[in-house]
Amino acid sequence: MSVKTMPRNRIFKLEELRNHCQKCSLYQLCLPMGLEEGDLNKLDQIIQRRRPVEKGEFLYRIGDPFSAVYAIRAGSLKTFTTNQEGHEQIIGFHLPGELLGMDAISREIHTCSAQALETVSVCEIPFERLESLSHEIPGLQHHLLSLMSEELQHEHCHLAVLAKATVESRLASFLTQLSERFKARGFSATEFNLSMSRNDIANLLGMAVETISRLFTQFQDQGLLKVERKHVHILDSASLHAMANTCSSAISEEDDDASQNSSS
Amino acid sequence: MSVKTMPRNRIFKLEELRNHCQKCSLYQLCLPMGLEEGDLNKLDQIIQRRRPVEKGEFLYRIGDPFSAVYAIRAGSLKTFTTNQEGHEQIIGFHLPGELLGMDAISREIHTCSAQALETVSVCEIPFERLESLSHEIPGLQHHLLSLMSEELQHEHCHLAVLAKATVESRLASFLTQLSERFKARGFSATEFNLSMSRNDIANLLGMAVETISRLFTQFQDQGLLKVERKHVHILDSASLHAMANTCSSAISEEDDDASQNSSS
DNA sequence: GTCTGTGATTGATCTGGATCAAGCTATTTC
DNA sequence: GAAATAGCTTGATCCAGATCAATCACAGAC
Repeated sequence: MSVKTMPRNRIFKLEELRNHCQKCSLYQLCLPMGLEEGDLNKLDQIIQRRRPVEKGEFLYRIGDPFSAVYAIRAGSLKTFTTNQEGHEQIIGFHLPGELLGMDAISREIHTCSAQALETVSVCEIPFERLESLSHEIPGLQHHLLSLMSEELQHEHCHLAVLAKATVESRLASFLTQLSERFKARGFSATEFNLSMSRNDIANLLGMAVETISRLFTQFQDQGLLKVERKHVHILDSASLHAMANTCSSAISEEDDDASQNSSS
Repeated sequence: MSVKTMPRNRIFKLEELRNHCQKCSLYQLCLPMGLEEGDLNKLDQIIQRRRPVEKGEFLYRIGDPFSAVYAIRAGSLKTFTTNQEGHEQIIGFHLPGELLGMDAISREIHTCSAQALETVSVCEIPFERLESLSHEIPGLQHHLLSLMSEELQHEHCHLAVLAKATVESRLASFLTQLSERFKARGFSATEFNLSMSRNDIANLLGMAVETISRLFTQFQDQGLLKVERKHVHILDSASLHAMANTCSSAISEEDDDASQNSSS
């Protein structure tokens, strides 16, 4: 709420928000991936930039009518469902470049809530317009389907982890995947901040907070990583990866680093 | 393998297989849902009817190149992933009217295997042709997205069940959902045969076979159901549903039976 | 600066469900 | 028909990880 001495900076940021997909650093990850300039402009025109969502605020809540999907520009969110008894189950954490809300398409209401873990800026994409645009642009339709398919794959791995893995393996898998996602976004794969609480991690992985805490200490004692509050420094990603033993890696090993190698 | 005295019947069945979507009893559940006659014919033309997949055979295996999605006409299958150590994790069981293989879109290889639990007949739909047809037919594109979105929702519930639910709640949730799916297909909601083994159920729900066995006995003792080998007769679906306490039901209660009420 | 509340850590205890072991029941093979 | 095999059930034991309890560390409020 306090603005302090950064108004110029603030204005610059707002200007940046008005920027188009072409200029966005997430271009390669996000919806416009692979589109030609003309098509990109069409997409750009239907996208609405909203004011940032502050930590703890909801982007949408379970039961809300579905009207748009959201591309994350900056910050991170968690999505979760709630059962009859009010128990909250976290579905996932979401990073810049990811598209949120697609699971609401069939029912036309949101079936989970999306809450900001820190200040988040998103692009709002009205779904009806996105759908009609997908008819004009073949690549866009395919990309939409492709993004949903990726989401499915990711959930499959998550399922496998919850169904069988030990607690060590769960946390290792979580950290490994997070690390890979940071890397894909141009951040460090070995050093990052956790925007979610231990409680949230425990919930996602189906275990108790105390166990998460103990495992962080254990991993540190084993020299796998250094952890201080939110800050994580991975020291031995190979061991961590081996510990994880997830389903996806059975396939992804082959084409791990084969995707992001254009300019530079 | 043995044909016995049913050749006439066999020929009739084959003829039926050649039938078009219009005549298919799964019309309301499957891909053609909501399409007009002209569009339906177009879709019909790209669909290939294959020979039945026998019990234990694979429709596709993890790692296979992705070229088509499959609509189940009859029978049931399981899909599962495999991790590095070869551990098999079942993702789901699939019934007539469901579309299989969409999770392979992004990688263009299958990320899980689909194996028949009994003799299965499927419609093979070449994906490239389906995609281009979706450009012509607005409803088809939406329906594709919608089906994937439903799949996502379903996985979210599955996640919630695995992460927190007790073993009772897991099995109750499994049986409740299965019952609802049978009902939606015009079968009895209270009496059905399980095409999968106890082992498969245990695997799906992340527990030991022994526990499944004990729970079936327990449920029977509690008067919730009667079970004899593969045959299940649900006696008290209300209690079973209450026991389940899944995420989806928090929303679906309102519009539970509000979807299927056209003719008759 | 102190106070307060929230989240994280560490230790002690307990238990739900896995694992181990054995017997049972269909179904298939010969 | 008997024998073999695969799948299911039941009982006894054990342990991974939850729960309970206490303390600690930090961020905000005033």
